[in-house]
Amino acid sequence: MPVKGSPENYDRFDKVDESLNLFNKMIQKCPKPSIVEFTKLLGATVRMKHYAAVVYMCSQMDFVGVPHDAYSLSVLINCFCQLGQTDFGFSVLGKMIKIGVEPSAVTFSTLINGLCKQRKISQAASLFDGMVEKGYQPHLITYSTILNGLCKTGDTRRAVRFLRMMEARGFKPDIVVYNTVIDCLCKCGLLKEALDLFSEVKVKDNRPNIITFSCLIHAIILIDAFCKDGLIFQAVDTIHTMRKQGLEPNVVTYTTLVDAYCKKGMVFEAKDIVDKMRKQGIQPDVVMYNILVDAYCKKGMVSEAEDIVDTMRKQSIEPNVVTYSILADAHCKKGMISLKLKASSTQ
DNA sequence: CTAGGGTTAG
Repeated sequence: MPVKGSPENYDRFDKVDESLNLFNKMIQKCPKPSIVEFTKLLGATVRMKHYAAVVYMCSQMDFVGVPHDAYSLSVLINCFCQLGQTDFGFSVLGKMIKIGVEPSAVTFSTLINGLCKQRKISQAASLFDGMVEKGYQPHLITYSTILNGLCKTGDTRRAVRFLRMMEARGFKPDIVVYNTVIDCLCKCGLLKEALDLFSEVKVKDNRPNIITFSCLIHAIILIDAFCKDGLIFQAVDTIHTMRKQGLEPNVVTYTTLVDAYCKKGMVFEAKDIVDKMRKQGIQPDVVMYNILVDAYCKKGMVSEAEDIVDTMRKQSIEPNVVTYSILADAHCKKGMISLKLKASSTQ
């Protein structure tokens, strides 16, 4: 949540204030500006993420008799969806049909997105089927939205079927779509299927990108953590393969490795990765350092952990709430241990 | 002219 009084918030406030001022001028004008002009303003306000303001403006437009069209009403639907009130979005759709404004593929995609955000995937899927039946052409990203919803709710099987269906309908999935499914398969522990899809991506002229690789590396490491020791080397090997393909690992890729070593209690190996990374000119971030700080604390090396926090500051990476929580937690636990020791020594 | 929308690490 935004903090009241933060500078960027005031900045934002000024801008919404401006759009509301402009809006008031527009509705007072005698020949009213066209709906296109209003929609431009609505769009600008949406970009500032002030959805409630847009809802207000739309109702005022109704009040003064500015006629809505498919564009302005789609904006309104989007605002309800963003506010988590997809059902109101559907009422707007009903109103659209009632007043004879033809919804477009964008209108339906907006509602589908809203449903997916609320994890109502089956409703999203039937709306999707409905729009196709009525002859509206969904875009690649409409497919992607549904697919993402299926993956997020853990419906991996259906996600794979959906991927095949979109291919059958002549949509060429892009790397983002493949990454979504590959990650989903990885998270379900279906590494073999993920790797199969991965080689399929290579065969088609879609090049795997850094995200594709990071998903696979993360999956290999998870398997290592849960059942098969020694797979970290395979993960490192995958990084080499990545490099050969001209993809340089980034902080995220390395964080996966650092996390893996830390979970095994191999903090020095983890620290080593951070150092090597820096030598390559890749800046670690708070996330990565927090993992390292946590691992040191868990080993009882609290002062070493604090040294790392100092190093962070020297590299002008500011520790965040998570960093301080880790340290505070470590100090508490340490305190408990010394208390226990005291207690046992007095007995 | 003006609208919607997707991926990784804690």
